[in-house]
Amino acid sequence: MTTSRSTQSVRAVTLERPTPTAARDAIADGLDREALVTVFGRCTVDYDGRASSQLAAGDRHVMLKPDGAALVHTDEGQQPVNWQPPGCAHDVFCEPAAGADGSDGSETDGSGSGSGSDDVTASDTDTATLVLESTRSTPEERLLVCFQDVLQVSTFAGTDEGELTLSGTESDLRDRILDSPDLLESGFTPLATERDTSAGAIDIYGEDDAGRTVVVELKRRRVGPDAVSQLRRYVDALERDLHADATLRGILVAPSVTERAQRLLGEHGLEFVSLEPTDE
Amino acid sequence: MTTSRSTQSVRAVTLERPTPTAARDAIADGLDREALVTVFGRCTVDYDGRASSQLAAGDRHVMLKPDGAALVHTDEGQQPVNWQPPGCAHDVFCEPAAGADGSDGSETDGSGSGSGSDDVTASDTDTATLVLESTRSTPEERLLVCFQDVLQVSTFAGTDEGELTLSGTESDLRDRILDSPDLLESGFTPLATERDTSAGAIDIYGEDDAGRTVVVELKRRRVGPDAVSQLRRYVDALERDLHADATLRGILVAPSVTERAQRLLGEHGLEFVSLEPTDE
DNA sequence: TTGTGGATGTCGCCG
DNA sequence: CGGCGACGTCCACAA
Repeated sequence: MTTSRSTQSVRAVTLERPTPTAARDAIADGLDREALVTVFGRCTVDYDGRASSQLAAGDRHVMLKPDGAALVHTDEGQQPVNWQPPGCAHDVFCEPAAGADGSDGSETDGSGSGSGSDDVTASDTDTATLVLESTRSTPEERLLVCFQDVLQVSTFAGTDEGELTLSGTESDLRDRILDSPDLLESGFTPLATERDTSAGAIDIYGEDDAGRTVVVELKRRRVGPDAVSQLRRYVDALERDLHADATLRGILVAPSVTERAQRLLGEHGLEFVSLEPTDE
Repeated sequence: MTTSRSTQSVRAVTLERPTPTAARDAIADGLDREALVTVFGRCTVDYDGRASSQLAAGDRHVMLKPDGAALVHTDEGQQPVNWQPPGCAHDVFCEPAAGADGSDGSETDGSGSGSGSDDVTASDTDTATLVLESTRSTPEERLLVCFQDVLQVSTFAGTDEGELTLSGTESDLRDRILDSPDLLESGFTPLATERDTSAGAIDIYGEDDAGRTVVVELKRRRVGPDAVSQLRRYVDALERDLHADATLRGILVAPSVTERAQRLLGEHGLEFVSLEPTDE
């Protein structure tokens, strides 16, 4: 039962096919140490909160992050089948071999994620069920993962100061136009970004070479009807805000438009300029 | 170097602090076996595709799924810091101890994810760098993860037939109204769902007790300005489609509205009904 | 805490 | 494969 290796200063600790109680203790220890914890095994998953869901037994990979996030991944899909956002409290305990469904209502003990002195002792080990629980409030949400079988438990101590640099975003498209306003059209003069209206903030507010006010909405990729409606909201609001009888121009800037969006633009007297967020 | 345990029929295989070549071989084997593969260690990440990004060295958890998805997780956040969608081809190889930056352009060998007979032999083991690469086309995208240090490699063989049942969705809200149209308003008669217009499909199309046409847009949660614009698009389109001089009613159904959305509703003569997707 | 809109959004459905 | 809209979207940023 006792591990020969001290967990102190060991960056990654792994248990293969642990007993439920050994798994519980290792996970509780990992959570205490603010490690990233993973569990792989056969489990059911129940969620209740903004919506509610149940998931029958299957083999899944569960990740508990020190910031309170929880992720349940199957062997398919980029998105987790179930999850919990950062800010949750993780809890781990053993239950005496319950049915495969964790849908009783008796787990509302706020025992926190302290070291494992929970329900079941090591002697009940072969029939006990490992349970992971992640909860939060505002909104009240609970995720419950009940393992029938644990194939692996790992804890990882790590740091990540690495900064992500990302290019090809809408902000790059905006900077590109501010640097070279002629990319939008000859004689365009940007006057403000994030200019506020009663309907929200305009991406770029400016003037054309005839002095007409221009509302520019930026999208980093091909746009559909929603982007047209958004631009229209801003143009409408600005006209109202300025009591403008003069015509305001609204220009949607994106790499391309769908056909329906193109038609909507026309119906509302809005314009389109094709531009990518980066110069290739 | 040789593992004492056969990997055949073992559901979970773990290497702790493997050499780069041992890691490479285990990962290649896992990919061959359609296992879910995880790697934890210090790495840099470079992405190029719809956008492009670089991430300096840090400790991260990488997951490669048999469907081609790739996920790079740090110790924070629900979302991966980098990823690749399902459908990618994973590749793993060793490089002779490159600099910490994988930004050269020479990895375009299409060697697939076959067993490890790649660049570096086991004798170069202490200086070699483990590299994971996931690529796809349409759009052309590439994710490159270069490990300076591998703390753990695991492969998991599992199945997941479990179906997810989810409630509290927009579809539940729709069914609720179709079951009890009076929840919307007394005398409402649903006539169609997903009724098509030139601007898209209306969630519920119906009539009020005075015979006026009603366009209903459903949202499972509190709505903002975008939902109002969406409803307006459909009402506008239907008026146009029907050459209706008679007034169409547009009703937004959601648990609640923001203030700005409320105002927009008023400006456009649209209505709001408060309703939750489920009965508590 | 809430509002608002971007995102390498992802995902499912449908043409 | 592209269009379109939902999503327990998540997320950063501002009020």
